[in-house]
Formats: sequence, C-alpha cells, structure tokens
Amino acid sequence: MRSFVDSIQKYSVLSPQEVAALNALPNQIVRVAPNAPIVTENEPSRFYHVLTDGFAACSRTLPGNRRQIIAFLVSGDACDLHAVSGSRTLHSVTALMPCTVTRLPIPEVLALIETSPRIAHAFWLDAIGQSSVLAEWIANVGRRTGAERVAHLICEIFTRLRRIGLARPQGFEWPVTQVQLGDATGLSTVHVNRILRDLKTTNLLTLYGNSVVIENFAALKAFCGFDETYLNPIPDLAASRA
Amino acid sequence: MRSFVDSIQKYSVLSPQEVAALNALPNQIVRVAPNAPIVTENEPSRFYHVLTDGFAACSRTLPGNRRQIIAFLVSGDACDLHAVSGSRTLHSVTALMPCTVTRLPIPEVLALIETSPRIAHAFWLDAIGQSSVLAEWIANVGRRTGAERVAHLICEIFTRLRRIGLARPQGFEWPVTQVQLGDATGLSTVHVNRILRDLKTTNLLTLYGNSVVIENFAALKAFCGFDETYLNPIPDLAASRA
DNA sequence: CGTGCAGTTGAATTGCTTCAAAGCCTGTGG
DNA sequence: CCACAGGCTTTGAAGCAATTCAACTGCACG
Repeated sequence: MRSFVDSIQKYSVLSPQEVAALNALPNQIVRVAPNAPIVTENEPSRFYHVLTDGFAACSRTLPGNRRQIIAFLVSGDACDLHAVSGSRTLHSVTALMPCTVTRLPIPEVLALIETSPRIAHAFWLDAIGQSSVLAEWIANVGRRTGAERVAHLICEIFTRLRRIGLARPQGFEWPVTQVQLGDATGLSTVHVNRILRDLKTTNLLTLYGNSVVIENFAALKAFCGFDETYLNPIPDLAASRA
Repeated sequence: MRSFVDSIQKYSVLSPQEVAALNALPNQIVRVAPNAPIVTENEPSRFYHVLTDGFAACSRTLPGNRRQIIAFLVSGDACDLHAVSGSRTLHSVTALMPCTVTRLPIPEVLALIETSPRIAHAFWLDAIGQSSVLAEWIANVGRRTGAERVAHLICEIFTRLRRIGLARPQGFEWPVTQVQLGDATGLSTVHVNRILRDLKTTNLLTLYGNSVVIENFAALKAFCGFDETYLNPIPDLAASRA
C-alpha cells in the first residue's frame, strides 16, 4: 500500500510544502473488487486515478471481440495517463485482484500544477516513465517470438514488483489468467498455454495457481533478452531517497 | 517547418512571457541527411531534440538482427521523450528524408521548467499525447491482421500530416521503405510487399514511388477500424487558436 | 557498366490460430 | 452434502497467416 503522494514523487523529490499541497487535494479512496472496472473506455474522464494497492490491467477494445492489454499496473501507478489531456478515456482499467484506488478530481490537479512547477515536473516524469514501458511493449509484441514475449513480460513484472518490495525472492503473485496473458502478448489462449508448458519443461518459468516461480532469473533474462534499463529512467533517485 | 516553440505549445497556450523564455533557450538548429542518426540508442542524452521539419523514425534494436520502429515523427514532434528523465537514450531516431532538428540542452530545459508551471504542463501534455499513440501501436501490432496494421498506420500518418497541413487531399509523401514498414508493423518485408499488392487491388491504398495515394479514405478507415480519437487529446485547442 | 539497394515473385516451411472436446476447479443452490 | 454451472486450463487436429529462403527485376549511382 502506497499513498498517492509517494507515487507521484516516484521520480522526483518534492519539498514538504509541495507534499502538503498534494495531501490537501480533495481525494477519495475507493476499494475495487476483482474484475471490476476502475476506469471505463470511452467515458468522460473526471478523475485522475492512482492505484495505491493491488494489481490491474489497462486495455483497449478492438472490433471483432479483440482486446489488447496495453499495460499492467502495480501499487503506485497512475491509471489514466491521458485523463488530464482529453475529454474521454481511451482505455479501460480493470482490477485483477482487490484494489485500492485514490481518485483526484482533474480540475483540482490542474490548478495545483499551475502553482507548482515541481509538481508538474513530477507528473511529467511519471508519464515519461510509463511511456518507455509502452515503447518496450511495442517491441515485445512486434518482434519477439511467443515464448520470448511471455518471458519478457514476466521479467518486467518481476522487476517492477521487486522494486516496490512486493515480490518474493523467487517469484510473485500473479492474478492473471491465460486469456489475459494472451491479450497482453498478442497471442491466442491455446498458444499461451503451450508456451507456458514449454517454459516449465525448460525450467525457465513455472505457474503454480496464482503465482509465478522463477528458479533462475538470469537464465530467464538471457532467454528473452530482458534489459531493465527501460524501467529505470532515474536510477539514482530511488537509492538516494532510501 | 515549425519552430520548436510552436511544437511545445501544441496542446496548451502559453503567455507571451513564456514564449519569450522558450525562445531565449540556447538552441542549435541542425540539418540531418536521410538515413543519418538524429539520436543514437544507448548513448548519454544531453539534448532535448525537436524535429522541426522532415520525417523520422524512432526505433529500438533487439538481439538477432531484429528492429522495431516505435513511432514515426513528423514536423513538430519531440524526438526523445525520456531524454529528460534518464541518463541514456533508449531509442534511436533516424531521419528518413532531409530533416531539420532543434537541439535544446537538457539542463537549461529543466531549469526553465522550474520557473514556469505552464511550460512544465506543456511538456507533460506533449508526452501524454505521444504515449497515447504508443498505446495504439501496441494494439495495432498485437491484435490486428497484417493488412489492417499497414492500413491503420497509413491512416494515422495521413491524419497527423493533414492536421499540420503537410498532406495532399488524396495522399502524402512517404519516404519509408518496405523494410521499414515491416519494422513498424512487426511483419517481414516479403509479407509487407504482398499486403501492399492486395491493398492496391482492392483500391484501398496505393504506393507510387515515394507517395501514398488514398482514393477513398472512408473505406480505408472502415477496413482497419481507424478512429482518430487517440490522436486528439485536446480537440478544442487547435481550433480555438486558429 | 558494374555494384548495391529496394521491390517483386515463387515455393517450402513454421508458428500460431481456430475449432472442438474434455478435465478441472470453485462457488452455489437444492 | 451432492449436483450442477461456469470459468479456466489442457490437449489434439486441421488450417492458415506469415516467415524464410532464394532468385530475379528494376533502378539509382558512381
């Protein structure tokens, strides 16, 4: 569980006054049940949502019963990047386990930004951080084989969860079905299933119920060419604050 | 040809003082030849680059001679979203025709942002605008058929060029080879070639040398399910300034 | 007048999808 | 407590979209 203020200063350090101003924002804390929507596609966007606890998927629906998961969100991630820039939401966000969400009214957020360049900067850096993940996903879906895609996605989530202290040494909770894993990697469910079987027999990756077990992370990274640089716009900052 | 100042206030309106401050930034204007690099992957990032004229591709290299184009950049687009947040560049940007680039030193940009929340806001909105394009690309590569991917990409570029007045009524200049088109859509060159033949015989889309001809844009949009909403975070703004 | 890159086409192969069916869990109501 | 329903997973078999390999064309350029 992280407060939304922590999440906004993920990539930057704010002064006590700025933190106080953020805390003074009107906000609602909402609990969301698994499979329930946090944000719904094509609706007017009135709030800036921060996932303060849980695990969620951000997705886009295409004609013909097709769906693409654009990103997975973990504790501390903003749900709707572009809520502040447009009148309607472009993506849905769905809770994959019980989640806690903080909702900030957009006009108030914009008003606060007008008063503090460093808060604006913090929001900007957060958006940039998310966009380098999006870019890596394009490469993942476009140019990697099925098994590499799945492995790379698992490496990413493992790394992100470890950084916020939510992973186990050899794995993590994974409340994602094979259907959803297919929607994230651009593969069919049947093929995801076969890929998971292969990854298990080669000892790279095992799914037990709702958790992922990684015996040999180095081997998994080597298999899919995972390089965590793209997750790390400001490597020094987290360390300097710790 | 657009000045970098115009491009930064693409999604927001700045005061005369703010515009003056931007203009006062030290900047270099560089001409870049076709196929020459504008930004190189894995190098320290010292400048914030804005493409003020031309057409460029932003790409990521993967092991095994694989390459993924992450985005195409047109006049007025920022080249390196995350230059300000990280020490090294994650992507290369390559000129596809003679280009003009404005280079702004990152420390000065950050210093200016500290003084003006609205400039920070403008940069933020620019990043958000680019990230909704990235999200749409994930869906494109992940869940559309080959022909739909190519058609959708062409619809996007056509729409973006029309908005900045760089398209013809029925098409536009397209300095992109079939190899590059494959790298943008996650397809092999051979298959791109066959898709283009099919799109031509169905009268959806024709490539003549270096230009795209679209006889019936409505039909092309219907074919690939193109909806330009994602390109338009602030629909009212451009109109209100015009 | 070759050299090299972009485009084009054919043939063989494969990675992945689709369809179909069965097994497995969990929750629910009789 | 058992029967049943509805997701999720697993497996087989057939089919297809896209890749790979290979050869050839056309064209631009030195």
